[in-house]
Amino acid sequence: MPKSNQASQSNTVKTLQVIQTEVQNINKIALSVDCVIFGFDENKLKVLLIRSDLKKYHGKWSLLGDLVFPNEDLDAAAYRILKQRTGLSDVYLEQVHTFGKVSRHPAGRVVSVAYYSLINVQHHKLNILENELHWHDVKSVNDMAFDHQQIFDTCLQQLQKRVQEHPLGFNLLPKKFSLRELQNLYEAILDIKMDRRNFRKKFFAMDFLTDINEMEQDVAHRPGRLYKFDFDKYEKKKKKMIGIDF
Amino acid sequence: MPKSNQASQSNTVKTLQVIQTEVQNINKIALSVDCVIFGFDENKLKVLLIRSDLKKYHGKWSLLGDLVFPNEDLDAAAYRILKQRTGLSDVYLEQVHTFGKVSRHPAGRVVSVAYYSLINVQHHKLNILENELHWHDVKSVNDMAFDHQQIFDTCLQQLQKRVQEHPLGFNLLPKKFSLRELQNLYEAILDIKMDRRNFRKKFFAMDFLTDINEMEQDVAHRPGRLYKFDFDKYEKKKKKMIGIDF
DNA sequence: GCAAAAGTGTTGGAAATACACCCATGT
DNA sequence: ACATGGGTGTATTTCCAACACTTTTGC
Repeated sequence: MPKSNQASQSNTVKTLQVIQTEVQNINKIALSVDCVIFGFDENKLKVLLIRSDLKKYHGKWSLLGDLVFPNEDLDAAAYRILKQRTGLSDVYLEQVHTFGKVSRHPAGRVVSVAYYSLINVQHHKLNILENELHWHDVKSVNDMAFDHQQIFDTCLQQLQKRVQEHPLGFNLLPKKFSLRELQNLYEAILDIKMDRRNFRKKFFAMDFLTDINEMEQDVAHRPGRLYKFDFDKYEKKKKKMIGIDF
Repeated sequence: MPKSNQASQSNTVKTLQVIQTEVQNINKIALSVDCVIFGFDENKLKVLLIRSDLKKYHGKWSLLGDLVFPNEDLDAAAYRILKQRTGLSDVYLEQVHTFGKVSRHPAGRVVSVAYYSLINVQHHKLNILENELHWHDVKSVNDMAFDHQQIFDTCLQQLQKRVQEHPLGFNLLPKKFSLRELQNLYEAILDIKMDRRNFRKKFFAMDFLTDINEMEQDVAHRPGRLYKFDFDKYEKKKKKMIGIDF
């Protein structure tokens, strides 16, 4: 109680100067950002990982992360990591949770803010093969370095929940897509099978898909129609809805 | 790209030693925890706030927060703040979001992890009146110090969402409560009116309320039955459910 | 006896689910 | 011709919303 009581007064009796001094003394904590980068390819949900070089975690896979610069916004750090690793700007990014156990990193006290992002794999096929970066089927990810398994699990669960409430999934698809691709995406993310007719009914009823009057090409079966998601229409409509679904 | 590229290699080519050095150099970021402490009293959802003493925010209200100690887990810091301010242990606590804009705190770079907690107001009436602590109706909270208004809004929204998916609300009530109190609670949190019969039907159908065969006392009308929430039963049942609701 | 809230069932509409057949294309 | 997935409609069930009267207690 003695030490903590003193510190607890930060909002009450301490002056700005005292706080400034305290900040300079106490900040023995480093801050990092870790990104769970999701992609969708071969009808599987994938995550982009890198090999850890630390001996302690030799050979294990790790998330993409970096320390936050002192003059850098948190979100900016996450965007920076994504830009570096994938070459992409304009990605969907969402903060999920902050992991702050004292002993989570062998290099000292590092608190890490976890983000997940959704990218369209088609758009960056080139920048990837360097380094030790690889796409992994999310179903086969296990035993990661640091506490990254826990971070990954948390982010995947968050994605599974959010994708049922908001139209995030389209960030993983090309601009034009067939309903089959869309359904495959949801099935991959949620790891379930869905009824095709009900799936179509549901999305058409939402009325956010625009039929662009094009067909799939080069498929070995009857080609499906292509659609795009109308984000503007969604933004206008969603304000009217109170509770549930999109 | 030059500086950031270098830093981005933390998981690839850097050794542990390099990282350790880097951590010691870069950690000019202080880490704090801010708690949005909710209570339920007089049929209103309340939040516990303190007056800011900084001149810049003179007279404005602020959340309860403190810097995180270098050897302290993040959650432990939040529990510490709660214990100090309310005298309570065993409170419901949930991390919500981390706020990391460079300029959010006048004392320097302070990144803050926001938590909300739910406490039973009955249990700590005594410890409160010291300091400049006060309970505020959430509906009248505005224009707070720092970026605390944004933090508060985010936490309240999170509570509104979570309370519809999980049985959190009971943490705000006494162990024994009437259905009317429970409904008042939900109406206060969600800021809506509900149909009394449908509300009862819903909760009885869930089958997590135990009728303890007691009645309300000292009420100026027909007394209602008292119930308690069966957390054990909930824990066992929830694993069987896949999707939605509790 | 009256004010105030407790307690209780039914009905109709909306949404979700389950389910089967024909069609268009490539090979 | 056949294999593959595209495209479509209906019946059933489940869930949610709306709604009114009688009962019990304190005053």
